[in-house]
Amino acid sequence: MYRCLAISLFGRGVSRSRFIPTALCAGSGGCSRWEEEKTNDGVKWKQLEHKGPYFVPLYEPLPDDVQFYYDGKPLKLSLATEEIATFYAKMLDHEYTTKEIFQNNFFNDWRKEMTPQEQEIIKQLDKCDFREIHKYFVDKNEARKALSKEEKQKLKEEADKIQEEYGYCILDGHREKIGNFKIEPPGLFRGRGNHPKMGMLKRRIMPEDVIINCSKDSKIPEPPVGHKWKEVRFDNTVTWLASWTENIQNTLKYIMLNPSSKLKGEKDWQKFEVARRLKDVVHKIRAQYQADWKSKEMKVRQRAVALYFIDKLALRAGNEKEEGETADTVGCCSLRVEHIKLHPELDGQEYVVEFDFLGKDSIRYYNKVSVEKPVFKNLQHFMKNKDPGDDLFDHLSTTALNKHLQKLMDGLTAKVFRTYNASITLQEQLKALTNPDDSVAGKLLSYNRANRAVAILCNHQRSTPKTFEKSMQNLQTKIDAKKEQLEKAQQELEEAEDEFKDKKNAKAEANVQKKKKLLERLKEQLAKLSVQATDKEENKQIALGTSKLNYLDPRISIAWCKKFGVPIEKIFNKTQREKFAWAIDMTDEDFEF
DNA sequence: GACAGCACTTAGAATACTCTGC
DNA sequence: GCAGAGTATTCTAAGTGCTGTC
Repeated sequence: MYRCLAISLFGRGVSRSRFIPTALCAGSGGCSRWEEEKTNDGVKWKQLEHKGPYFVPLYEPLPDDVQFYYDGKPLKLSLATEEIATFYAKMLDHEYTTKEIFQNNFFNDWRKEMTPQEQEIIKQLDKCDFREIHKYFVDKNEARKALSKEEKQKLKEEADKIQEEYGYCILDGHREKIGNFKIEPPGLFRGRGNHPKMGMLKRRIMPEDVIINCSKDSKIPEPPVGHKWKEVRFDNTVTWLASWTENIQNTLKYIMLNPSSKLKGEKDWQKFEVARRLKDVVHKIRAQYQADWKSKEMKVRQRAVALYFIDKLALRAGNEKEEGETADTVGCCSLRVEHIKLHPELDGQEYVVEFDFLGKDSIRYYNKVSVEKPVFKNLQHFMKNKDPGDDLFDHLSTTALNKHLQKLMDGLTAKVFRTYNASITLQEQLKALTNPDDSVAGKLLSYNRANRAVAILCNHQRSTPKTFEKSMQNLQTKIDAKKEQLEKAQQELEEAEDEFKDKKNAKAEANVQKKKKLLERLKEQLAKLSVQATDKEENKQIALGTSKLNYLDPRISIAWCKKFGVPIEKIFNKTQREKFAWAIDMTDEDFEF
């Protein structure tokens, strides 16, 4: 059997893929839909046809009996002003609306949309009363939840129809699912963390704002009646189907394919192949940056220390950001002096660096790490005569770092280290933790622990679920009850055994066997519950999904499943199986990352 | 080489759906 | 059949890194 492997995975500038024998590929099995020839000249497709994006319905005015109040008096708002008021009203329960920046940004933008008369009256946000509007939407939500089965079914059918019509495209003859086929509805901008623009008005996107991308010979999507597109272009060097510019940060937004699509799948595969190539050279790269810690050039030393952090701690590259436009977050290259503390000795360890900064999505990164002496000395040097707000690596940029990496390995960038370290950690942890004699539940606990090690490395956090305490309590109640049952069963078994000793008849013997079986079953159930409780506790603030979806080569997980007889459905849900179809197709139990 | 613009991946929160136990 | 918990899916913000222009 022959399997495909695009040459583009292994280097640039080569334009054609080839087919190579299975023996040369990692894993085995057929490529099926991954088998078509690929070009690497920037052309992403030959044919692209779609219906254009779906626009959410226009604003429906509030019923007359739902009022907005200003300074205690009802005030009828113009349609545009009312619509924006509903955005705020809907968020009244949310913490956002308690924040001054959110309130100010909202009020500023809201006033811009008001009629001159409204502007004359509505001058202070704290005199605005949105509660009736808020209640209207809460009730509406409740009513929707309380609909009959048939009515819900009808709504579902309508949604399915929209999905069917707008949710797919034809790309090079394949029907592919689109990821986000709906234009983002207007609302109030919800930036993460301390975002200076939170609360600003995200305006409604009209067809006149949207650029359509498709193939020239395809059926060009029709704009909604009475409208036209901003532009229709035929650019097959990009993968997006439609785009528009959003008004908050003035950046582009795209309609793109679903991760299950061939195009995305191939890109994903390619990403992991690059990370696998790093495995072959990582020792050399590590030796090099360790040598560079002693370089005479400040630039080289900073680069070497930063790379050490990226490699050891899986930090993100840390591109520069425009000040005042976004929340103040950093990555490795943009760390400031204030983000680290140096401890020559701490808790019995030498040369400890204490990191405390906000990373992507304003998630806090806090870690105390014992580092090599030269790293520590270098950091002391980099921090000398600097203010807390100064850049730690003032002679380094992500561009310079990536240029250097590119010289060390074709296709290598800072983010590849995260993928590599995540995947290799999963593989190693699975090897260390899996016990072939465990039950499937036990093996899954091991898998989750391995997954968790990666999530911790990558600092993937989540807020503790609101229901956590309660559900943990429920689980504990179940465990206690099970323990009680177990004790009782144990006692009954002893009694049955005594009875059998006395009577020595078949009936008594059967009773012993029955009690034994019951005891075994209860023990198993208790073990399962305990495993569940451990897993739950260990997982409460850690998000496993992000690493599973983006950093872990799925072939490692699939090979593990095959090797230990765990059904793939136990670790990948339907969406994940669709996204990783390429890997499911090709992976053997002996796959090595 | 600096910079901006662009295209794409990665991210947690919000919401929708499904399952479980009563 | 219902409520509540758990899980899947959707949403869109926030990153990375490349390319083109000056």
